Amino acid sequence: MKRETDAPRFTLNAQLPSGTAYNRALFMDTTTISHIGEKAGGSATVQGWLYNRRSSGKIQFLIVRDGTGYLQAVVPRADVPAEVWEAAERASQECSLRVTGTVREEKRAPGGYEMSAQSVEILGPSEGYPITPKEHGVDFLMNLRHLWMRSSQQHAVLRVRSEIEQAIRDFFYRREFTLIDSPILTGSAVEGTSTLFETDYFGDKAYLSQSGQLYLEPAAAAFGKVYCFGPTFRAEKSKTRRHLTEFWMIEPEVAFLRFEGLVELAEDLIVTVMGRVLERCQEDLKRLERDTKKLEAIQKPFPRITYREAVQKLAALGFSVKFGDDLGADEETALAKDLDRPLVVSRFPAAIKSFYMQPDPEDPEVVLGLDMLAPEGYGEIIGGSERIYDLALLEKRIEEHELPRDAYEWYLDVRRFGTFPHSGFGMGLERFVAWACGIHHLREAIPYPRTLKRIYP
RNA sequence: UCCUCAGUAGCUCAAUGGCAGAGCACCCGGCUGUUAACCGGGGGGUUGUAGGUUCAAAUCCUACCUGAGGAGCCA
Repeated sequence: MKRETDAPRFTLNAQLPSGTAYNRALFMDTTTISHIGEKAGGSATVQGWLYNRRSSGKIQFLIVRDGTGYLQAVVPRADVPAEVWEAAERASQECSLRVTGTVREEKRAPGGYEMSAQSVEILGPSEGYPITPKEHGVDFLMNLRHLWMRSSQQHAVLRVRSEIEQAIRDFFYRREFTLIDSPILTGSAVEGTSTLFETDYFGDKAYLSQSGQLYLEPAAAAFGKVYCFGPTFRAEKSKTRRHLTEFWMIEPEVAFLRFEGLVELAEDLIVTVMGRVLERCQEDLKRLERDTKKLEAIQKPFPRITYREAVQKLAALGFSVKFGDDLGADEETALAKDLDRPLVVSRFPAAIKSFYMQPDPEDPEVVLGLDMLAPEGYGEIIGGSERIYDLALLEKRIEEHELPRDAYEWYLDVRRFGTFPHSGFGMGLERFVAWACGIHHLREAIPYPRTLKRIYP
């Protein structure tokens, strides 16, 4: 079955204007390694950093990386001037360098092409590079995150992340959503202040946003289909591999969309973006040793279970859960176990969910909310709901949750002036990236992770 | 906040009460097809901090610091 992936049809370099200074510098005088095949049989110059060097007395192999790929340059002592041989000998791990030579296909070389070097020029030396080609501990590597991202697996993860972000934007653009950037500095909390980072705002308190949702609901009334995609901050003292204090969240909000449509939108997003990763990131997934069969299995429809059904199933499995209890990590794992695609859990008791969730008209004890649990233990990647659109009910819920009414007046205006049913969800970018890449910990799914114990570098 | 585990060379680790060691990295030498190359040599230590037990502590005890994994909470 052919997937819809939203991948653009053009290739990147074809769109670049010719004759600009940066174009000459980047694409004419030198060749990016990802395009080295186009130079096979001729001469080329690459510039980048030394990934590794091996020597065997009278021959040296320089592995050069430039961010787009890896190229092995061969320096045979007999074939090059003495100063070129010596420059190659001086080249140390991660020094920057420029290498010119003839390019040819070579099966023995990583990448399939190899350069016979005619000149080697060291641009910037690198002495005592701390990350050696052996094992290191996580704390050590995270202290060197600015350098660690040069390493092949970290580099691959961040390339996949970039592709995922682009795929998400393409997904919503193609469906005629309007991008609405929600504020990062906010004056009021969505729910309580215990998980908010507080900052001084000219003598008043301000908080770093933990969700763009409240700002998107009014925008849905202005534009119909909207989404935001930005950083989100949670001051939760979570100390697990599934949590960051700063992470990126994608939040669509759609006017007149009911709950069933919301679940389909969430499914479509997951399937489309995962398809795009499979189509465009094969090389990176291979470097990450990701089992792509697991990703190919991510197809519609996803299995669904209501909270009530989940409680029954868990009780049958021996868990002591009853209606009204929150599902913990063990319970979620038990439900998602043995599934090859995400599980949609829906219709939770109102008491354990957010104040703005719409009650199910057929079962008023529960609300039209959904959690999507990724397979392979990656946990909740999406949480969303249909929103309450009745003013009186929303006012009642704000009171029940003991929220400061004044701070929500502007939000209530959405219900005062032409209220409408609407739905939305939030997807955690890093959880999706970690899942796609098959990496163990969220901190490797973001360039500079912020966790309970880390704000450096 | 709670529970569990760990801090020894730049890095990864060994030494379990008796002389502080190995591999990698770095420096020197060797090798014309290496794939985390390999072979030989060299320099490199306040054993997280403070106190205690002991003839003797990396090792046992106490406190603290730092980190990791998990719970809760969530994306």
